[in-house]
Amino acid sequence: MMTNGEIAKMLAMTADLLEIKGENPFKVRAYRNAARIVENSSKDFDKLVKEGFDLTRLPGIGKDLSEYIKEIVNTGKFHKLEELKKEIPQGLVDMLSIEGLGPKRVKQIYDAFGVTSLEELKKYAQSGELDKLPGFGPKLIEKILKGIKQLKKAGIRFLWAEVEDIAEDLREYLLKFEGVEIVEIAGSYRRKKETVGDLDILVVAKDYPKVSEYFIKYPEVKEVHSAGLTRSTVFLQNGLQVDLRAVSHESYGAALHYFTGSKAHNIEIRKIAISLGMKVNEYGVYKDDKKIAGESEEEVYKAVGLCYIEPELRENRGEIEACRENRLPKLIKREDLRGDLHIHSNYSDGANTIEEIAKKAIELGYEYIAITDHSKRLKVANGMDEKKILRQFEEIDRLNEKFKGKIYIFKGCEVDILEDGSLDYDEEILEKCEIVNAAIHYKFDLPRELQTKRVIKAINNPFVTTISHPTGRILHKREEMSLDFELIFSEAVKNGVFLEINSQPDRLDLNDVLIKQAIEKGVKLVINSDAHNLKSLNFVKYGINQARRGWCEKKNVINTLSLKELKGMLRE
DNA sequence: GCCGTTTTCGGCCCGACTGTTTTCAGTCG
Repeated sequence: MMTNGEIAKMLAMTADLLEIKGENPFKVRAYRNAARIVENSSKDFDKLVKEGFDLTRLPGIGKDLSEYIKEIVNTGKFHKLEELKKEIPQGLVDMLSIEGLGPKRVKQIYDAFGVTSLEELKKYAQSGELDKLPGFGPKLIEKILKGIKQLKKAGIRFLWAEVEDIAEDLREYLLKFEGVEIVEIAGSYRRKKETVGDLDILVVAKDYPKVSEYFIKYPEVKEVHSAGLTRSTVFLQNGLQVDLRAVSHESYGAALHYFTGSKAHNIEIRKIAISLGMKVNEYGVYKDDKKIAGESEEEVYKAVGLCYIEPELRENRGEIEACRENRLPKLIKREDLRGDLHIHSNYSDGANTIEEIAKKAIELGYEYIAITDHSKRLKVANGMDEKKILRQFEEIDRLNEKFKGKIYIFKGCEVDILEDGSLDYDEEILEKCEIVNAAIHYKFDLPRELQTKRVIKAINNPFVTTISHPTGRILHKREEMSLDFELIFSEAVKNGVFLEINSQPDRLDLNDVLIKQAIEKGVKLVINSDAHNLKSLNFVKYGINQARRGWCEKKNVINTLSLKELKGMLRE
């Protein structure tokens, strides 16, 4: 079984090696394209191949790449990549992640000195040998030496929630400067991607060079990388890269569109423009060298014959076709949520009493919440036993009397799915729960087939309401479990079990691609905070972000229903 | 390597910044 990620990685690696080899850059691009297509697809390529689907039907994949992908799926290997690896040392690929070194210069260094590792490169740079190459001046050499040191930092991505405050602080800082009219944070931040590589800030200002000067004096700036007439780049203390770009009013929409990306989406838009005899760049849309649009994003889309596409959808995952066929989703909003069905109280590892949580939920405008504390096995999280949960339910009954007409508290639990797929409570307890969130908290590395069986057994348990954090991943810490989601989706639909979008900023599973797949299969989702304190009830905004990236509408999410409607959907 | 209501050949997204030269290549996003 090859995942889309694994296939994409092999194709991208091939592209890197071909590039160092000095292959036709358009061929290299074709491999990169293919990698991106596979990576971004909402379909499993492994399945597509095994079902005999004609891959050449996908734009960007032709006869050759189709065969190569089949080879990778069927054998787990790619002969072209194997050959290239023999030919080109891994050290050269490592060099690509040095700032300022691309394929051309790496090849130049390799051809001249036979350098095959970062160690060797360092020696040549320090000894002054490297200066002899044409185009290698003292500044570039200094940059390379610095790049070798900072190599590890390259490629780190921050959680969206981690940069949220930084981004907003920067926005405020820039708005304070005289003559600054608009500050917008574009890039993957605006697309609400779960992780963000850098911040792209767009400003409309009277006197950009002055703004740039002000920008690089921001107290958190550690290093100024470049400062030009329309762009500047800095690194903050925590390593985050921030790009500032200046535009005029007339180009604001085109620039916002351009810098919001994604790259794949932009390329598609430009291709469409070309087919219409137009040109799109960050300054506007041009026909016969005459500017016909650029002030707003709506205008840009309209000029190329499209409707406005929400930033979260701009990943070239079918949004352009959907727009043409007038079937773009009407994305869910935070205000659509009427309750939260996964909250921990101080009965297990939460910080607050149920009453405190209920009051906060009323403040948030919710009609209902579910208190779902951990079950027995999870001792590290103060998991509850039978006696304790019964006591808790008595308290919930009392509170429901007290808050009648204001909020309804569901009696629930987050019950462990044991290794064999059975649950960590007996029926006597489960039947007293109105909401049963079943979740895996250990043995994350079972083989795909066993893990899938484990989850499906839980889905088929008549007491289970929801599978919580279904992939078990923790961003930057733990890989997702190996699961056959196609099967899980169809079992979830069959059994009327909901799948959770967990809003913890480092979980956010299901992820965007899986959400889209789930919706296409008719799965009902639930967006929960998994809050352990009052403040993190607000985490649902991250869950909403992820849902929107997965083309999620209000109708796909059960906690947008009224209390009455929801109760009608739950098991007796 | 992909693609085709001008095409099976000859294009392929587009511009800014840097460092090196002195008009441009390489890199980056």
